[in-house]
Amino acid sequence: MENADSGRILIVEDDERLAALTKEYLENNGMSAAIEGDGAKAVARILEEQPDLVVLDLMLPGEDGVSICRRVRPEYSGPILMLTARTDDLDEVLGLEMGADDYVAKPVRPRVLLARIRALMRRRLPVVEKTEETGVIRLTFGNLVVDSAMREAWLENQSVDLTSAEFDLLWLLCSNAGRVLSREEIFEKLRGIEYDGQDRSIDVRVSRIRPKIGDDPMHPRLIKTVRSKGYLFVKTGTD
Amino acid sequence: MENADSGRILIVEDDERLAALTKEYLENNGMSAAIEGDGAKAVARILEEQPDLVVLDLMLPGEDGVSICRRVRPEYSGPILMLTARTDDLDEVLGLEMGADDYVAKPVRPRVLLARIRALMRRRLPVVEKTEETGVIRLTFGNLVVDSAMREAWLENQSVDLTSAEFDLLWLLCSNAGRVLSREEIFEKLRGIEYDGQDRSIDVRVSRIRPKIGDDPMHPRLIKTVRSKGYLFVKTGTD
DNA sequence: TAATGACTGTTGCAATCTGTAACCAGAACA
DNA sequence: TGTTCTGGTTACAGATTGCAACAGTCATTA
Repeated sequence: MENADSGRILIVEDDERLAALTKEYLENNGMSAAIEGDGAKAVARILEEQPDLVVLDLMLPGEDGVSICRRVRPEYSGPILMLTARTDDLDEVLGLEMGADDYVAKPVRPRVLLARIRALMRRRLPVVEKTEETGVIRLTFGNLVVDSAMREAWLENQSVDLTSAEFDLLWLLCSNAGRVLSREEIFEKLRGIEYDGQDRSIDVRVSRIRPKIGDDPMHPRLIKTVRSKGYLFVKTGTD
Repeated sequence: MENADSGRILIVEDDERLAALTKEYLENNGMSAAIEGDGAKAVARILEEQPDLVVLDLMLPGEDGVSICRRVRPEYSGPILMLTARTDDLDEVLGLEMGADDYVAKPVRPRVLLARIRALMRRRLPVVEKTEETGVIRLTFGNLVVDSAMREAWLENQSVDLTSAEFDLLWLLCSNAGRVLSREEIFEKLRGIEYDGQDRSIDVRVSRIRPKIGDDPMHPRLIKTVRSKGYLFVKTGTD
């Protein structure tokens, strides 16, 4: 679980300040990052270090991103995320077949970048889909009972009026109680699609669920927000 | 000692003191309970005595609860309530398919345990009747009986006035209880044609069936709507 | 044959659901 | 401190569902 986040990332970027910020943000989110500011040296370093992922700026002194990408590809099969300074460039770049795996236009908000990186890294992990949900049927957390077979929940023995999507999310959260679920993970499990880093639908759903299960959003006892990470369903005793 | 109404409960638990306390509490509340402290002997005892309910500790000397549950299931269809020592264990347990009906994390307050036991005993599992030749013939869900041989259904022993198409759909749904059936699937099974994505006839049929089998469309307990997915006939009901 | 009535799909409207966008406030950070 | 990021919340629009009303089909009957 943790090693999904712990990959070594090489940031090829000449803007030192931006590079440092990015590195820090990634490291704060459990990844290990290194910086290479010189385009000319980047190729050698990528080939030698074989990082788990490369964030590559399109415009670089020495050698531009497109070129690096081309030269590196035969010997480096990891994911490459290309950054372009202006949106206009994106169009041109996209037309080129150059072997990057994703393209993001600057300026990038850290969360978006993180989401894209995670998506790319996950793509390489073996897919172990398990939809066979015949196992657990009902979970109880204090006065809250959630039953997946009946698709129903009770609070103090009173049926909670949850909609389909709300129930799905609640079940996902509480069947993973004690573990923080990232938006990426929630998106994948619930909708089978990739999280784009800015979608807020999960947040909205949570805010709709919380009052229904008796949670005060300011001081939630059941569904906690873990900043920059996701949501956590708290394990509670059985009384 | 053996009261048919109150149920014979077998407590599989190695902590003698806890087991004794539990037993006493249950007996004070009109149930009859026995204790088995040895995991290895538990399987044989469950199969032989066929108790009305089993309270099973996850951690046991000799053989653990998961294993017991698995081995016992083919020959024992009564409810099993699993106890886990720490909440953390729940995680592992939840991933496994092991056929217990309820899971409670220790420490459990006696009153809570009693409530869960009562809930389990009240739960009416669907009764399946079948013949060699034709397979499943009659399904019973609580007070609802559906008979495919007679093409008839009863609610509280009162014959339900279903039309032919309505019966077909009801049978399809309840013979797949616990599984969400998509409109595609329903169309294929019922009419052998492909669903065009906008036909509403299934929706209308469902809305005609629901009141007849005593379901309130706003809060249906038997036929649930799973938005964007289809319809679900609920397998186990508590009432 | 025409009329009748039961059945069942079609249509349209209202209600509900749910994602999106926008706004705001609090938190993190330079 | 001001800026950026993040999450809570609301309003809104498109999608989905429940269902009543209607219409077509068929068997039965006068």
